[in-house]
Amino acid sequence: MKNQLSWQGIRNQRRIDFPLHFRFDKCLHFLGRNLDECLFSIKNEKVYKLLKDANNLFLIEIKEVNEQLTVSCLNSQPNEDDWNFILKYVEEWFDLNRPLDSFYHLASKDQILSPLIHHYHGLRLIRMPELFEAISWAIIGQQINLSFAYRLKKRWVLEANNHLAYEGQLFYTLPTPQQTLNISDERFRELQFSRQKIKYLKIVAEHLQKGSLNKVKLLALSPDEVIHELTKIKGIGPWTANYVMMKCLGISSAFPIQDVGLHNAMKVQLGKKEKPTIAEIKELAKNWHPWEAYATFYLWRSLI
DNA sequence: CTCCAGGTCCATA
DNA sequence: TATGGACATGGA
Repeated sequence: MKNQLSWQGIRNQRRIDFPLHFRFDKCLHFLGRNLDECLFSIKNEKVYKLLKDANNLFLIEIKEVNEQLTVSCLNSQPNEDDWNFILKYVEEWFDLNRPLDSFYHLASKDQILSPLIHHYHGLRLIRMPELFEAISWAIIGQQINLSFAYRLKKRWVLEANNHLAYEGQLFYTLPTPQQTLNISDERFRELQFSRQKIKYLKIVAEHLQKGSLNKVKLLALSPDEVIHELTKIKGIGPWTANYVMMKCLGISSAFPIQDVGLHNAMKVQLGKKEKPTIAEIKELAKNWHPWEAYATFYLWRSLI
């Protein structure tokens, strides 16, 4: 019995070697920035997240051990296909497969970025591998303060109530498109979503449901084509399209240049009293290509 | 009280 | 093509 348990323990975890320029603690610090986050949790330097594929729920724990990420599944014994799914998710979430040498080289010569890469060296662009999560979070976050946005997201997640209980704690997955369509507009209003956000969320949910919008399709397109495809959808403008490209599709040249957080962070870095104009940002960022997304992310990090 | 939040759409000229 | 208002709520 004892042997079997330890064998299971080994079987239920996998390890991922740290890539060059990776600091798990820096990623954790970014992840831990908001207390109302409901799609993962952090405890004792370990991250917990409930993942769902077509058939299964996997509660995973991620921790750092000897320059490796140890990924454990706490609630079940994944088979090899399941592990491929889980590890792919983790690799995307922490953007592990992106060599950062050229970003750091470029940033070291940049007035705005060089102090940031010094402070946050090893921080990866924390992504949202699920397309619906990235788009819905962008829509929810449009034009409202972040703490209110987190509260809205949490109410929506709790409304769908896709949870797994483990050791007295509840872990949630994102509402599905179908569940989102099933929530009445009146109920969404009670949750304090604006009529616009309700409409936009449901339009996106419908596209995902029909299959006219999906991640695999977007990944096959050029960045310009992705923007074109996404902005055809009502509720998705240039900011949201670029946000999704950077946070979900892993396009490092995505640049949500309209972002107010970006503007504020640049103002601080420049020591100015006024936020830079779009034209000024374009000038300041002209050497950032193709790393605009990373530059933006490091600037966001500076606001925490 | 006022202003502004990790924007976008729509009406108007 | 460009600009202004509406949207919802809450924090500073």
